[in-house]
Amino acid sequence: MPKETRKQEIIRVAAKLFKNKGYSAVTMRDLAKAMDIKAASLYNHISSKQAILQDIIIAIAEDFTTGMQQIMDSDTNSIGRLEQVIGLHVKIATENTDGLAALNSDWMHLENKLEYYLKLRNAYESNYLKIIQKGIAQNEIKFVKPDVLMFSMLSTLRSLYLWLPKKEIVNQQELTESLSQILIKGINK
Amino acid sequence: MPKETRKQEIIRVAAKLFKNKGYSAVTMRDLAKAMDIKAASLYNHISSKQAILQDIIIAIAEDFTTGMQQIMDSDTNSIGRLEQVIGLHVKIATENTDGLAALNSDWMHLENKLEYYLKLRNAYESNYLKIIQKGIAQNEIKFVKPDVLMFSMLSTLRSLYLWLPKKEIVNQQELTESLSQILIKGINK
DNA sequence: TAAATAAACTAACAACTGTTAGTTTATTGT
DNA sequence: ACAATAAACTAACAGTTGTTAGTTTATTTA
Repeated sequence: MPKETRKQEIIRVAAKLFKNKGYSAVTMRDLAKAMDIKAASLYNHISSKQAILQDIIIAIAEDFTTGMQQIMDSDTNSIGRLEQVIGLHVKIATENTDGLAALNSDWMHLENKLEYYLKLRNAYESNYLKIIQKGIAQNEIKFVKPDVLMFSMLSTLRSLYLWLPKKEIVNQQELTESLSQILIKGINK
Repeated sequence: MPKETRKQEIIRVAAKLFKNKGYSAVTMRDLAKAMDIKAASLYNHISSKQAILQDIIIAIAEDFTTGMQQIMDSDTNSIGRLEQVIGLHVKIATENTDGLAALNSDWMHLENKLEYYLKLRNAYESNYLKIIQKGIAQNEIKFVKPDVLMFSMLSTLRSLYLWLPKKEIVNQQELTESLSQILIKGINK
């Protein structure tokens, strides 16, 4: 396995601090202390505080984009696609809880990359809505207002990062099934 | 109707700014500019930046506490109680969208009042869980892991403040029914 | 072993932070 | 008309912010 670079280590520690206090409340001196070095030394590895936030958030946003694309390309019905979407969120939330916290709470501080981030997010939500609408049209999903349904499901999935740390061990498979039960079975025909 | 005091006006404008950028990223000079006065003038009305955040969040947290207490005292079954909880969230989110954003995103910066806030939140979640558990025990609610169910419902309800501003007009009654349909009908026996 | 690189250090900067002190101006109640 | 109050102002503070410059130290490569 490729060893973690010093830069990656800094970004990982930064994500953890951002999760607890938010991007704006974490200073470069806070981050340096957590790394046990001086603030100035951070700049041997990263170019700015902004760049750390961008690295964290954009990588995750692109993971979601790729994952959604694969789901749209897959040969499944709407219910199957929704189950895959739940699995995608569980996977990313499990593997990068801290980064996801930054994405959810601090995306508005992206500056340069804000426009790009919003483009990815809008495309994601647009695909999500398509899955729901097709499911209703093809009589796989009960009729409910599609935007309310998407909002409700996405709220739960986007909040996973808040909830996962409270569980000792997380079985991805099991959690995905529990969430499918709750989020889908109720709307299933 | 009692006219809004200058202090209330400052707190209302602050909540709006906090919603957009987060508590830590909003400076007293930002707030002053939004009020069209100088930063120092704010201190004729409020005692500190911290106090503004506390005023915003604690008031809402106490609204939830009071509302939940009334629901627990009401003469209804578990499904009825869950419907009332949904109504409570819709009501508060509709009436104080900006404040709710601060509560959800910036409660960790409460300092003095942090302990008190967490006490109220824990009590709220404890009651929520009791409703679900009783509902399962009395065969009104399908068996699902109670903590996963609470997490899922609360995620949606706590995210309402993000979603409400996107709708032009919000009919509280109608939204409460749509959400009940999605959040409850699926778990209803 | 010499050279190159990675990664830390000290010192300092200009800008910005929340807040206080003291003062002036406008409005309200008697 | 006068006194009291509400609400703004200017000026300044001490501390913190992200970041740069220049240097030293340790490790790796040729």
